[in-house]
Amino acid sequence: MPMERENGLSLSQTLECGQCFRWERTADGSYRGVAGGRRLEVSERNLSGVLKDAFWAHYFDMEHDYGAIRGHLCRKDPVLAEAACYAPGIRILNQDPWETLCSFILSQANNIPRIRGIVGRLCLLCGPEIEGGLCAFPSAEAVAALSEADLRAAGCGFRAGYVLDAARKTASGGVDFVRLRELPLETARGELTSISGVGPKVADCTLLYGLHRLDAFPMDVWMKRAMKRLFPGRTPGYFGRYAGVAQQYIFHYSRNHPELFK
DNA sequence: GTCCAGGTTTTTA
DNA sequence: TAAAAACATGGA
Repeated sequence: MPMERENGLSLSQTLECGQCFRWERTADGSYRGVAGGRRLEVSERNLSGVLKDAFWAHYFDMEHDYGAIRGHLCRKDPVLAEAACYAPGIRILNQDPWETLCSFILSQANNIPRIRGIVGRLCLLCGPEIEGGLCAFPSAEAVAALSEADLRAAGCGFRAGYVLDAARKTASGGVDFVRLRELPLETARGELTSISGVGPKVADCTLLYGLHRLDAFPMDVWMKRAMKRLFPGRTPGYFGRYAGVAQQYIFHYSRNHPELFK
């Protein structure tokens, strides 16, 4: 694992901690991916150059001081400090909200390799072509124009109807991400869960990974186990305004220490 | 072959 | 109201 860092950012920790599905590690340890309709190949070697580009600097969340956030979290709780020290180079990406919503709808009762496969096929099916024969993530409008059968053929399974409902509500403005950034967390959550197939967990993933609401705290099976074992009696509120960053440290740490939960 | 996967909805008691 | 079951699919 390359540990050289640009302003505290570790590519491997950030791109392989479960928040995104379109980055691939190459044989030489760099990462190839697509975001915001752009293709990028990035490594610890060319990272500082990449971060001079405003789009990628924002994507990798260079506006936030993660050293300060981590310090704030570590002072709250020693167990959290241990989780944070395991992967201090994690940052919460600024991903496209619609792509995030759609991807995490596909994540339910599914495993990560398969989620990546479905997302990739969806991009090939109706995403705009970009350089190198790659396809960007399709717009909500493009997905809304598909049929449920198209989505099943791409491997969505029973989630096909959910994706379609999300696409229609997003394309029509019924779900408005600009507004969701401003609303109180609970209200924003309520709007997202009005989409069929979106419950509290997918809503919180959308809020944290897509809308950069750093207080959102997705609670999946791993996090339920981790809370019970590592933070008994605590609720997400315990972690404060950067609870979402804490969640990511704890999630990644737990996934990589399954022996803790035997 | 059978088990399981960053859940959610529907059905059942 | 709470606990099961159903929901598709493919990689391990």
